Amino acid sequence: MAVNRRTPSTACRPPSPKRYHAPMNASSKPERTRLSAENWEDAALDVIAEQGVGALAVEALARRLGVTKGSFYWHFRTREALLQAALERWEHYGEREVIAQIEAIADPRERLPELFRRVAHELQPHRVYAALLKALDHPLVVPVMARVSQRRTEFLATAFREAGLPPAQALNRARLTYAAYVGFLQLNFTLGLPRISHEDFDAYVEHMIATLIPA
Amino acid sequence: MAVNRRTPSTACRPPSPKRYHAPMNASSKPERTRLSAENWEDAALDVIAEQGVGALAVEALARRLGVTKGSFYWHFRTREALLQAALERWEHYGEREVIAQIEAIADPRERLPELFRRVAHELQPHRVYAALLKALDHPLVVPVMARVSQRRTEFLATAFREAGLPPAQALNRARLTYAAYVGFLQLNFTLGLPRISHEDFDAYVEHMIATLIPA
DNA sequence: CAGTTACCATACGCATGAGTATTGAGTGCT
DNA sequence: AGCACTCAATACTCATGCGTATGGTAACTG
Repeated sequence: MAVNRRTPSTACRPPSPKRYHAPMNASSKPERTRLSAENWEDAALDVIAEQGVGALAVEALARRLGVTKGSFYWHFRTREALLQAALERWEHYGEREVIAQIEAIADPRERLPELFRRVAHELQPHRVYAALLKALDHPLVVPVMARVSQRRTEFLATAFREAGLPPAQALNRARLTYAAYVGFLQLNFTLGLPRISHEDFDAYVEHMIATLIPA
Repeated sequence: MAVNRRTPSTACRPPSPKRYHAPMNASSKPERTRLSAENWEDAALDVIAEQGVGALAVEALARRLGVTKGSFYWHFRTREALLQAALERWEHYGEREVIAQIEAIADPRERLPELFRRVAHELQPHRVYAALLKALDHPLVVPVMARVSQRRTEFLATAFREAGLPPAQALNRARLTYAAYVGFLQLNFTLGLPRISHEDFDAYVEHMIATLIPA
């Protein structure tokens, strides 16, 4: 009966102030350091971004990290627990990022065009969001996506109000804009529609700005 | 060695002019008639619309149809073959439907607003499309969705040209419009964002028309 | 320098779901 | 009636992938 091991849970790493510092040396090999729960969560988000939520399997993830399942089940009670923790991590990380984006632009008149252009040009942060869009079957991702989409839409609505639109129109314009963003991700990111060229893409973004943002 | 059965394939029901006519009697029971490949394809599309591509399992589908796997593997060589046949069926069916929508509206000036309002009010045909959007991981659905989305976008582009937009702008407006449609499906159909009310939804559609369609 | 803790390996159990093999029953044709 | 063809039931095999049990080892701690 050994040592009466405690059952691990997602919310059970209380102090753990010691950060794993990955020195990123020249070797492409997985570093062979001990892993923490955060490592697993980050790796999970990578897998989600690359291959979707469905491809999140514990044995594959373990191989990716250079260990075996035995390690995983010390950190997490179940696969779902990992998903939940990873989604939580992604949500809070994205929160800080969006807020930073807001603060960055001072003039309300310039906020929307600038936001459009920035969002259009950093496609990496959208990979996870695009992957989660395809996983709306899963009960764990629905509330997360609902909260994130809701907050972003509300942010857009206030921006449109500040740009001069009356409240009712501002909300609808925000819905329209955010839907266009989501649809664009699906059509050009996940699906590979005839791979729009760089200049055409810039022209598309400017067309969006001209169409959706009041003069 | 029995009878040297031929191997069934998706493309192997050549004449088959006899349609299965489901008389839809008062009983809610599954009718107990013999099944054909088309029955399986229709049932597959139902499952896809309701629970997504991932939920398309042959044993579950067999239970749904009141038979067992033994029947399935007579009609189709594999599960993928069923998916392919069902997608093909859906694509060609949708083709006819879209064309009918086009013909229905005579005046080019009125085509777009009318199209918007109609599309907005029949949400049933979009269930399969929304489900397939979440299955863009799967190699079989990608080409289908690419073709369908491409054709619809091109149709929108010509409509915007007929509405007075110069070609370059018309194409971008079509992309924007179709992206908004796709995003709307994701956000309000699959995800259940704060369940917009009926009047608010109509107002949203009118806002879309006012914003996206040139006066 | 023991002993505990934290992390990992190995080897299982077990459920699900695809695909196969074989038998059997209904239906039409002659 | 008899035969072939069509559709379906039963009973398997096999691979995958989650979760468990338990023993092992490095690192920290007193």
